[in-house]
Amino acid sequence: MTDCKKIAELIFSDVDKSTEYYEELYPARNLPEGARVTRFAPSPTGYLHFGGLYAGFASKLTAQATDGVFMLRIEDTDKKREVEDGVTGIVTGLKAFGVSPDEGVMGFDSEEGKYGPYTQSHRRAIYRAFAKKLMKEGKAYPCFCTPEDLDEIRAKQENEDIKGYYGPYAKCRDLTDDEIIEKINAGVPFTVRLRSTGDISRKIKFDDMIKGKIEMSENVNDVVILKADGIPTYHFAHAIDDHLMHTTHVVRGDEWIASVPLHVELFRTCGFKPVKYAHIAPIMKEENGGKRKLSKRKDPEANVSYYIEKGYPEASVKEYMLTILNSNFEEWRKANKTEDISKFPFNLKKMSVSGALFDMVKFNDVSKNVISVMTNEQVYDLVVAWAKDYNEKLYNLFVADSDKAKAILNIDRDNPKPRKDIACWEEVENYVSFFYNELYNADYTLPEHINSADAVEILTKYKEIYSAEDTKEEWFNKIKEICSACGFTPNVKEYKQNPDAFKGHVGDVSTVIRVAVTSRTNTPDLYYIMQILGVDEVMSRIDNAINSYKA
RNA sequence: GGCCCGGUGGUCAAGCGGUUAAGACACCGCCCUUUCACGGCGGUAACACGGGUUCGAUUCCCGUCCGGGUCACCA
Repeated sequence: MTDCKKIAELIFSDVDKSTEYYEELYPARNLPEGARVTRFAPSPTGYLHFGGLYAGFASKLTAQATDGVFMLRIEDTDKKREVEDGVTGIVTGLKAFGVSPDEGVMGFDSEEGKYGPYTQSHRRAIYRAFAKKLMKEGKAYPCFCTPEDLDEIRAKQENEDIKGYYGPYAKCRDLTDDEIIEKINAGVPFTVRLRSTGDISRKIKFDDMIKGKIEMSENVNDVVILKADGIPTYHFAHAIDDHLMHTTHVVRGDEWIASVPLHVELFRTCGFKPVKYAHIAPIMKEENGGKRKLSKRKDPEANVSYYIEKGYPEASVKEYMLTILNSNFEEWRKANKTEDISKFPFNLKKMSVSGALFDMVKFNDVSKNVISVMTNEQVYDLVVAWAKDYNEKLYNLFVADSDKAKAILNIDRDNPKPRKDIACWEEVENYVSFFYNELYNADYTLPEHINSADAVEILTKYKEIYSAEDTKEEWFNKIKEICSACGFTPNVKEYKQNPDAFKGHVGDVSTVIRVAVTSRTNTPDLYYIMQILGVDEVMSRIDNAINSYKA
């Protein structure tokens, strides 16, 4: 290939804009000093992966901490793997957990920003203009190798240390102009490859924002930059897009580290200013004592929709991600209990270099804490919003009587030591079930150490003296009276000192009442439960319990 | 196999030449308590291994082992 210009014109006859045109179209951003421009660039090959949300969040936090810009770009250059609702899934997944972009793809067929299009399939002309320029300069060439040819090369290289399309293996690197023209005119499919100038014995060094200094051999492969369908590969698109969009920091999964030498070469041969990289470790999952990447196929929790369906609040997911992202977050949170997450001084450099196991138990703990400090109004609103889509029965109950629902959610909530019973909205139905006859299944089974005759006696007395008008203190005094009357002691300590003198203590008496009213041995404050249930319902349940014990 | 990254309690992790090796989750015990939850107090439990360097290594260097990643017209 000697007359590069001629070949380039032949191949890229469709290109009518120069690269200069695009450079002018997308001028430098007018941002404050130190502002970082980041992006999340998933391909729509499925639903949003938790790891993607995580990387996107890190990316957004990085931009946010510097008053920069966080973009969403869709990398749909592989139509074979593309999935129908891919983009919608990504956008809604990000939005559900507060990782919405400032710029870029905002929804299906909807974009915002001056550096678009942000969907790679719409940037074909741009990539081709740059590829044409490279070819004109002799930095790229057409390759007519078939997949079979490539397989053959790979087979030959099986036992070699350096693999790829380079040197003696780069069959099309030095085709003559006539050979090229002939094949093209004959309609032979071709790709466009980078004519690498790398030297395997030379090292490139770069400073990863997370992993630190890394040294690797230069790229020597003549990688394809334009596929046979004229669409760029990821690598080429990355260089062009991040240059034209003025990305300053590329935050991405560390599976990309190995291609940094290639990316560095691409930026250099295109004459672009290099970007800074932050390669984040994947989130792992435990399996048979080992670790493996969280997998969408095997792990339901790998899919962001899992958290939406279970009803984990946005704040919970963010808090949990932050505990993994920056280990000093928990300390900060302890000192700033009610501060908004965006105030946390996020730092890429504090990120872990190795993959963390996803800890569902810890995640639930974080979520319980988050929910425990919400007001009952907030909880109510979020539960209703979730239940509308995922639990119709609960939704109807909550909407039909919002005061009752809020009263339930308020038990032991409005105090300095709120309960931590709920990790996600899916658990709410069970938590509130005994308040609603529609959800309630009576089961008067008593703990073994309490006999039903005593239960009948306790409940019969309780019926006589219970009044909904009582204050909590008056109510509890009545419980104590029942203790004394039925052979139990109101004093737990006394019982422990002399267990043979009593049938049990006030806790047992309460348990009898609790079981009769709620069919449970563990509940929040019984007094408030009965207030909400109302005297009629309480009495009726107690009657049922008595009858069941007599039977 | 080549290249790259990593290896501190069960998990997430501070620490970066001298520490009784933090903290969080989980677990166990005690206290509080009408149950549970919350809260408080206490406890079990860790520097992968072998060589160096050093007065001194969890921290620095080398090797071994073990994990992970990557070597596509996929991203």
